[in-house]
Amino acid sequence: MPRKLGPQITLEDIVSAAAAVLARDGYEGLTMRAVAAQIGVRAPSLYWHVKGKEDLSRLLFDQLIDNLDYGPLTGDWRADLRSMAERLRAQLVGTRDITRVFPENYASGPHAIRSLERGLGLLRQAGVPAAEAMQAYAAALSFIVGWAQFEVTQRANEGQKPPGDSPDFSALPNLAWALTSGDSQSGYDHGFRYGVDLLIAGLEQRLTTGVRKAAAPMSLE
Amino acid sequence: MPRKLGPQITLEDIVSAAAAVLARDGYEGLTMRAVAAQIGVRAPSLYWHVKGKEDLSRLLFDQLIDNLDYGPLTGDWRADLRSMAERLRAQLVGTRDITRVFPENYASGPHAIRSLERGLGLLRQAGVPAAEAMQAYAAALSFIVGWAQFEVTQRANEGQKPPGDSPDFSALPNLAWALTSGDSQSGYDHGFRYGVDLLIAGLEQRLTTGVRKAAAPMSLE
DNA sequence: TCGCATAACTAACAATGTTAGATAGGCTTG
DNA sequence: CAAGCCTATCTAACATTGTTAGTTATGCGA
Repeated sequence: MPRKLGPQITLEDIVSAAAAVLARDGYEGLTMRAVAAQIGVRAPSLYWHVKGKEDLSRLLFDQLIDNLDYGPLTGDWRADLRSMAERLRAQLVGTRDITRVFPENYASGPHAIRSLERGLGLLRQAGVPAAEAMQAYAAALSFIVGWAQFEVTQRANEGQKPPGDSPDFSALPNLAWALTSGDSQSGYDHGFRYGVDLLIAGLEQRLTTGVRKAAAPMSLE
Repeated sequence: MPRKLGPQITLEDIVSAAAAVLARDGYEGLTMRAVAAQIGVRAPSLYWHVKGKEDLSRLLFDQLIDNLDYGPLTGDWRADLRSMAERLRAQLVGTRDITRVFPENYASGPHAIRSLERGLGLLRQAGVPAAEAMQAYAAALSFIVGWAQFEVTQRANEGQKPPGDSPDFSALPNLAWALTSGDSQSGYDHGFRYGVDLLIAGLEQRLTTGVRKAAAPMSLE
């Protein structure tokens, strides 16, 4: 059997194939053999381009971050932050089983730094002092990723069995209390928005009340 | 070979053994055979008590939640919330590789409801209206879990290779800006605390400014 | 004493990640 | 133009894994 010439398969082919397999067959179906088959090749060939499955997973997650396209900045840091958070969440929630791929590859890829740069820019515009910027970014990112994971698993267990159905509300008065509201606003979109707004409000309060030695804001907004 | 009598091995034995194996050998070493060996039994015996590895993982994570011991309530909801967040974080970060076990078992166990009840109680004391309580709890939980995952992976990649070392700061002005601070306060403890305080401040601001139709607080604090 | 449910066992299977060794095409050098 | 080397795939195989099938032994109730 003659081998074809040229660059044959590239690393990008492999990562794209992995993304396709993950989207089609989910995390369980993401095997080296399946990825190889996706590009018409046998599994061991992948090891020429990739160190192993862990390495491939890292590249896969990094490509996801790279595919993120935050829109143009409006100058209103609140709106920009909300938009950035929403896009990242949409990507995480919308990419099937991605939360099961990245536990070990959390933000370790080279492309994550672009998001970092942009997020820090937003915080800078908001007037966050430089000494706090990294922490604020880490907090926001943690919330977004944590929420995405929460939302994904919650959605997955949505049509499942509540084992005891109603879990003895007499012993759980606060839960009963929380559920007495007419479900004024529910749903994942609203819940996520609530959390982002909480963080924004926290930043605002910290900026207006605790401005002792903070650097001057950038005269924006 | 005669078989012993009595309850032989219990489900709790299995879950405890799984926890021990995870602590000793990490996620890679958490195999059905290893868990079985931990209690002096062969792998297929586990299937009498447990539906499969996924089921066991769920039980394992749920036991972790159950082991959480939040101290007594002080009445100061801010301090209580900080304490609760800190304990949950400590448990997640301190239990080796647990973040790799729960992506699919996030807060789905029966014991998670105890934490929910307690958290809602805190928010109720704080004066959060019932209609928002669930969302505020979800936001806080998302942040805590997301942070724990962030911290774990960050710590794991701590002694690793920065591939290009300094990643071209001229193209990343905001990153450079954020790093110009004298690292006034860094470290995971402080970063986590910062995020929790951000959420608390956000709640406060929402309570003081946006109290239009909110139910009356519980006259505490 | 005779089943019968319980709860362990042995044996085995298919699938997975990964490695070793073979093979074939293209490029470089004499 | 020939020889050799580098590249990039292949085939074959291995150890491990989760899991199932079928077996065996124990204690209890009829």
